[in-house]
Amino acid sequence: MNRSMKDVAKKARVSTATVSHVINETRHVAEDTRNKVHAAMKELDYRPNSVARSLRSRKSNIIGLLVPLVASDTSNFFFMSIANGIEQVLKENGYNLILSNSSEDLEVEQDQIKVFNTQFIEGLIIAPVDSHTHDYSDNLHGEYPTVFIDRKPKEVISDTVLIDSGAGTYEAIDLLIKKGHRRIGYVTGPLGITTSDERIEAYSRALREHGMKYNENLVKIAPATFEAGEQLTKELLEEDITALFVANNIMTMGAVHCLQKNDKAIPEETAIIGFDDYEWMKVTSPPLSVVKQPSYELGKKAVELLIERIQGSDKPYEVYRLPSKLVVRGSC
Amino acid sequence: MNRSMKDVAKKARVSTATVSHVINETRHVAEDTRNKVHAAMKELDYRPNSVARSLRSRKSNIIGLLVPLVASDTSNFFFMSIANGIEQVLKENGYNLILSNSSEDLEVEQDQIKVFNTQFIEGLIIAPVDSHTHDYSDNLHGEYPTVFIDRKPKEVISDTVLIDSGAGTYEAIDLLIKKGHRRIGYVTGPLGITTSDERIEAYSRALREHGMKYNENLVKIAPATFEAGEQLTKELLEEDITALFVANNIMTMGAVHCLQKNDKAIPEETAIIGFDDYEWMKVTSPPLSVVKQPSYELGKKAVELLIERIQGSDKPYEVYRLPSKLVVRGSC
DNA sequence: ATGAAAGCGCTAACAC
DNA sequence: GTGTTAGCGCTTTCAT
Repeated sequence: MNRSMKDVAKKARVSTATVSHVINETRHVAEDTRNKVHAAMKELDYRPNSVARSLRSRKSNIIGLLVPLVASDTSNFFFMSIANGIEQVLKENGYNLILSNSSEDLEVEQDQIKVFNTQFIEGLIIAPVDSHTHDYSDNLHGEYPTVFIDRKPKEVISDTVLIDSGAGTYEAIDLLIKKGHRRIGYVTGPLGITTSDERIEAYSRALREHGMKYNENLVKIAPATFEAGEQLTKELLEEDITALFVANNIMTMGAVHCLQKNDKAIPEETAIIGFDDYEWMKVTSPPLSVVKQPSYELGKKAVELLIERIQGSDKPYEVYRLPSKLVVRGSC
Repeated sequence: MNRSMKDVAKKARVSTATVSHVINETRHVAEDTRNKVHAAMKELDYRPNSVARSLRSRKSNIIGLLVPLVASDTSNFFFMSIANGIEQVLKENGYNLILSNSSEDLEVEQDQIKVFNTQFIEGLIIAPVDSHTHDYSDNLHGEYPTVFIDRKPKEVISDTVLIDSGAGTYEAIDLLIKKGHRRIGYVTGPLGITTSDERIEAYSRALREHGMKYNENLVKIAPATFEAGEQLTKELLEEDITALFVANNIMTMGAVHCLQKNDKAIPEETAIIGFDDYEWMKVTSPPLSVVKQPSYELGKKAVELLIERIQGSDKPYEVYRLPSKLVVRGSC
């Protein structure tokens, strides 16, 4: 059974107002009185009820994070790394994090937003599931500030922090071309999400700027799974590619698997550059060259923006882009 | 600006009690009245304030999950997979999940528990950071039921769901011995957490039951990192091992990396069995044999137990163990 | 330097 | 079938 402020007040022979002020250090309290209150709290093992506090003060010190995790998808690492950056900066500022998962499912996501809406969170950071067609202002009523991350919503209704995944992709394709590759396969998950679109745009731009033609037979699209990565790579092998770029991490794994199964020497027969830099990328033989995303920095930036808004800033919304970059190892 | 029940009541010309009962379907309301209330809610874009509801009714429909995620540690997959199982079963039962992260840090964990304690969560599932020496009843006051997962606390103060990682480990070592290996190296993260201890115990038991001696030169212990996995494997190579068992996934990666760097043919020169079954385990050449943990099932079981408790069950606490099992692929 | 008391938005016992 | 009303535990204005 938990005690209330009233119990503490009684025991310390003061008013609940005083107890409240002692706890929140919100007005001067004589040292004697303060001591009595602290003693009473301790003795009663009093823990303030933050639901009541939230109701009264309309603030909770909690901010929400909504990410699209799919079981055993390696993009989880990306989001966990973001979450880590977010957590750290948040804690430094006295906020707590509640993480929720949309499972990459729009309906689930909207439900989770509704849950957040009824919970007095003070801000929300969200990696939207459907940033192209869905109108997020349906459920985001401006009762708390929002920061979008990783995927840009069709209308900029809040600050947005993106990774410029085009930058690293361009670097990658540019390097492959400079190494003499002319048939460069491209494997990607479904288009329509910002990141996928940007990467493929950078691919075609790099080709173009080198005077090469975009050949749609060399571009394969399928759901982002290990198996699809493997399958699409197999199809590309029949197109006589000499190099391969894979636009996400899970398909990268599938692609490597396929090359190995088909005894393609990497990089002699087929060069490959993948996406996202994780420990196990080094484990393949040879170690994989990859485009690396500044995930931690993204999380950090998102929080900084959010806190600024919570503190009342109302400057125009901005879209920030943190550059990805190519990490060259043995596979190209 | 959000509307309150009072606004709705006024607009619908009924009492707040009626509005509340319409919303919660907690007593019969004439259809006419019900319609009026619904219309008013819609018109005002009314969304109930669940903080107020929680304060009043002492329930929130929210359960907490506290896991120890470390950035870019592959054990994240394990916990994310558990979280997935938990989420699914929870949603089926009308609960919402709040996920929080202890970062594998006891102090952070206890803080997060305190945060949970001040929010009306109705139950908590926790993978404890320090299950051996810390007394979790310090901060868990029984105001809501708790289920421990993955690591067994020193005292059983709630239902606990574990994975019997000994089972799979024993299978693995047993197989290696039957294949004729006599010098089997063992790489593990720090001992003292249940899972590590169980695995090494199974290793030594398997040796014993085959009449082999436990040779401490063949057992290497270090923090669970990619680099440590690599380093320890290197040390073991100097001990002329013919087979290697690695007791966690991240060190498995490091170990494979080391074998490849040293041009050890797998499994001819050095057989290897790792821990945890993830997509990229198939990507190494040859595909890795691993001990696989039923993570999803664990999450599911944990929720089932928790909900039982929330609904009032008070049978004695039990410890459940779900067996791990060996998946044989090419590396042994 | 401290206290009294009015609510925050909701639920539920009690009344009719 | 519906309304009145007393709180849940806290913060905060207005007194003193």
